[in-house]
Amino acid sequence: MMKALVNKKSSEQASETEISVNHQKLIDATIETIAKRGLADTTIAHVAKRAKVSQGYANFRFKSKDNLLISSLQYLSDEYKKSWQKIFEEKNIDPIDRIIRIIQNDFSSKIANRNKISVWIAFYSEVKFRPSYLAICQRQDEIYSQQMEKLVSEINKIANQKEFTPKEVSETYHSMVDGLWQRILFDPKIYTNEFCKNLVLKYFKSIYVNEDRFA
Amino acid sequence: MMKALVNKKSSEQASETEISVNHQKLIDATIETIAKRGLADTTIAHVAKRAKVSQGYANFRFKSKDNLLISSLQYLSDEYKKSWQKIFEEKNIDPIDRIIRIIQNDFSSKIANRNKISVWIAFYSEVKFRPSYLAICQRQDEIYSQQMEKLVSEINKIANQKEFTPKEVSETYHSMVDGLWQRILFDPKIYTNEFCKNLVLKYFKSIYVNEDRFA
DNA sequence: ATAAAAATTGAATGATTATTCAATACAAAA
DNA sequence: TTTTGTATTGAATAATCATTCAATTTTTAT
Repeated sequence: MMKALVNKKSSEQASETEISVNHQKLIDATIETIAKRGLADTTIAHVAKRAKVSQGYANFRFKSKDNLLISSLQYLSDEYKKSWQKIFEEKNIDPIDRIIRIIQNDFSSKIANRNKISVWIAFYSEVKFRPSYLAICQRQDEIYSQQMEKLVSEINKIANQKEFTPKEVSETYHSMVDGLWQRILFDPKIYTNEFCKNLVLKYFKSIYVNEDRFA
Repeated sequence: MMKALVNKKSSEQASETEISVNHQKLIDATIETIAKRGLADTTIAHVAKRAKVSQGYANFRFKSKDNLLISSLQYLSDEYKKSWQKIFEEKNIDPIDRIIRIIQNDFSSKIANRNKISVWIAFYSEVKFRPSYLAICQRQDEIYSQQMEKLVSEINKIANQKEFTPKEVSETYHSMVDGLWQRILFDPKIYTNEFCKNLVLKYFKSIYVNEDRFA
């Protein structure tokens, strides 16, 4: 049958590349399948078909369905972390501009689209029962919260804002994002990415009254 | 075997009561099972065992598993709607006090406890794939949003607040509640009901700066 | 070109689980 | 008590699905 080989340099490298290609094809197919059919109706057979490999191979490649699901969640988490770490690594950027970049990222079409949100919520709903899901989600949250609170405290200082603590602002933002993502799934007509982003900006406007960039 | 009969007045009434008792026992058991094991691992056998009826009976009583799940979601939705409608029906109450009552209700232990939140999120995660779940959730949201926006517009008038529209405030609140419920599930140590309630009150404080009741 | 190794297939297996239904237990009526 | 109708059981059924693995195809090395 057809081969998915892309790179043939040396034996080992070709093998590595090939493995990577199928690995990623299966993860992508898993995410798409969950988004299209829901986690409850996501079977190895569906994923394999979408990835255009045999059912047996999908299982062989990832050892188990559970492992495939965890790998897919980890992939999403890494993707999110990367896009967001990039913003925190930028130098010579004003804290307020940085937080605006964060907000834009959280509601960019790459991050906040119906496919990916479906998958996040599917995993969230099982977090309580799967320690491995919980670990991935919590690890992400932790770093996020830390850096976010630090950023807010800088902004508070600049804006001479004392009424709302960094923790409060950070938590409020975080819960708004989670809530809005959920609502994008419910009713995408009303909850466009633009609408959500503006709602969050307005929240910051209510905290930092004199800062025009949030308007 | 044992009978669950509670009321024996007349033939028909006894029958009615008995039906209700088992009906509710099964719905309660479904909610508890989803909360304890997750939706993915909720089988008729588990529910029946918890409700102390036979597996065959559980299925017979509700026609299908799907129907039992929908009935359970409807029950939760009704329960929420009732507690919240009661607040809106109260007469001689200031709009600000009313919205504070709403917030207290949304984070009361009766509504915002881990069992019930697990179930909500489990259903949310399938909403995209089950029109019947979506219908129940949307119907609830609609009434909620309408009444909430009206309430906020009254408060805006009193507070002479023009920067934030009723829709914006209502949507922000709504998404915060959804987001915070999710976080109660993740990390109940940090996200106590009290913590969440105060976070929301602080948000309102940022909008209605001169209103001390939100402090 | 041929052999050896690795990748991939797909059909069989076994476990799980919703659903059915014949048999039984129970309550009400006679 | 006996009969009749209803409620409830629990074991059998059938469908679904993850997982396994012997057979096949493809790739690499000689």
